[in-house]
Amino acid sequence: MSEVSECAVERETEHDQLLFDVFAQRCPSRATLEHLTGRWGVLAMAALHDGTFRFNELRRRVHGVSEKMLAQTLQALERDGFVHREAQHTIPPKVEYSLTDRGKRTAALLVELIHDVEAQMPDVIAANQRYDAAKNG
Amino acid sequence: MSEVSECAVERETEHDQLLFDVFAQRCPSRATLEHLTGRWGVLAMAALHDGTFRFNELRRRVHGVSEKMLAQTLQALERDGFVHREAQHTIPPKVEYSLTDRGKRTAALLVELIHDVEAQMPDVIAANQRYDAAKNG
DNA sequence: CGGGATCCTTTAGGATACTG
DNA sequence: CAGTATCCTAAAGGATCCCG
Repeated sequence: MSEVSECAVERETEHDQLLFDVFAQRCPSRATLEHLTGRWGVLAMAALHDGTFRFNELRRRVHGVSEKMLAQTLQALERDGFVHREAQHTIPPKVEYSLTDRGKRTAALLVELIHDVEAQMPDVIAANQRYDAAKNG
Repeated sequence: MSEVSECAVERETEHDQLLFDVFAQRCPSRATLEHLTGRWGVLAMAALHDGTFRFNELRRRVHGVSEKMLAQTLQALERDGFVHREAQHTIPPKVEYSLTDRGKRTAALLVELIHDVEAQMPDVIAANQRYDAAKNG
């Protein structure tokens, strides 16, 4: 978690080299990508794309996430600078989460991806059935 | 894995309702999304975005993936209709993987995301250091 | 209310050996 | 070569309790 290995070697202009960092496993960009694309990361980013929310509001928006996982996910995203956390040290405490400017840009890409997948779902379900039929037939 | 629950209830035009399926945990779109955004899914899709490859070629392109996980990942993506698998029943066998038309569109979004993250890495690393310093200081 | 700490279960994932 | 099967370990993830 705290390992920050150097991997910004010489970057050629070729596409293969452009993707080098992500394909190489010891690179921090892979970890960052996983924070965003992980099971709860995408959903948290998409939820925050709609505005500012408190912890338990987010929990209700992202169905099925546990307290532990939401806290963990938000911390990783905050550490990477995608999410901003505004805490009031009152009792009871009030903490508001929102996207940073960088986070907003990236969240837009993720929302685009979600919409793309949503739109394809009928095709995906059909493909699943064809695949399973071909396998069991 | 084989549960295909219905979730295409009434879909309103509101943004919240548009995202409903993905936020609801029992929906197949979440599973599909995870196939694409999972640890090896993104990398496999990005690798295939560059062309057609054989199994072991892909294994070399996606550093660190085991045989088992690559096979599993490709099967999920094939089942969802993102990846096409062309097998020749010769000895030794020859199997070629490529993206379907749907897969190409979605892979483009994923590659865009990867490039976005790559471009942000200097900022992310700086944010990480700020976060850690604030926590330990 | 927003977490942290603890404990426990489930899944992901790697290593190896084997087969058509 | 392209997997499958088996076994095993590490990590993800959930439930519960607690505290400011």
